[in-house]
Amino acid sequence: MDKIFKALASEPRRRILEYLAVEPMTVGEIADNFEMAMPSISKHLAVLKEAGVVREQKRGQYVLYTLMTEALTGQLYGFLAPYCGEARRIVEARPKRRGRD
Amino acid sequence: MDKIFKALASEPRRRILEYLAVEPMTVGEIADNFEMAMPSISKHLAVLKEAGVVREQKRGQYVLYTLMTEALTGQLYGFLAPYCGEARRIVEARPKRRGRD
DNA sequence: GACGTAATTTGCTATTTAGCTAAATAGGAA
DNA sequence: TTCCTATTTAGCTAAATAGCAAATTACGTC
Repeated sequence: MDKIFKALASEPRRRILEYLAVEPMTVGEIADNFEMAMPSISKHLAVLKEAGVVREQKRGQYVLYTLMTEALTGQLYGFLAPYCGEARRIVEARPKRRGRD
Repeated sequence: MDKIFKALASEPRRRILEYLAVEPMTVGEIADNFEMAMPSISKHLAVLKEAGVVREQKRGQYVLYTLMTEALTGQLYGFLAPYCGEARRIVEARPKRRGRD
C-alpha cells in the first residue's frame, strides 16, 4: 500500500500512467512528452515498476513499458474497501491475480 | 489530485484515517494511538485537512476531527475513472457535492 | 486575574526525494 | 571491432518532508 501511494504522489508519474493507458511505450517515447532528462524518467518508471503498476520488457535495445491496469485499480480498490461498499463489491468480484501477466 | 496522493503517501496518515473511520476524535485521542509526539500528529491532520479528507471542528479547548468519507472516496474514484469503467459509473452516479459539510 | 490542559506554531536537524550531468551497460549496424 | 543509439547507474545538489522540543495560543476553571 505504501509503495503505490508514494508512486502516485508525483505529477510526472501520474502523467506517465496516462500516456501508458493509451499504449505501451519505450522510455524514449515517454520522455519525449516531458521537459525532464531521460534518466529522471527512467527513475520514475522504476518507482512505478516497484509499485507494481507497470511492467517492463526488453525489446532489443529498447525497453517497453506497459501499464498494468488491473494492478493499479486493484490496489486502490483494496485501499477503498474499508471506506466504501462499492469498492468492497468490486474487490470481491475480482479474481485475485498474483503478478502473473 | 496532487494533495490527496501526497496526503495518502504516509503510513501514519493512512492510519489516522482508519481511526477516524470509526468515529470522530480529538487530536489527543488520535495521538494516544501513536508513539509520535502530538505536534507531529497535528501536522499530519493539517495535511489531511488540506487534502479535503477530514474536517475540523472546535469543541471548547478540544478540536474534533471527522473523516469526510465521500470526499476521500470521491477523489480516488475520480482518479480511477480513466482506468476503469466501474469507477466511471460510480463517479457518474454520485451527486457532485462541493465542500459543503 | 492566575493556573492547567489542548492544540498549534516555531525553529531546528535528519532523511528522503527530484532533478541534473557524466559515466557505464547493452544492443544493433557498419 | 568500432560506432551509434537506448537505457540505466553513479554521484552530486537543492528542495521537500518528518520528526522533535520549546514556545505560543486558546479555552476552561479556580
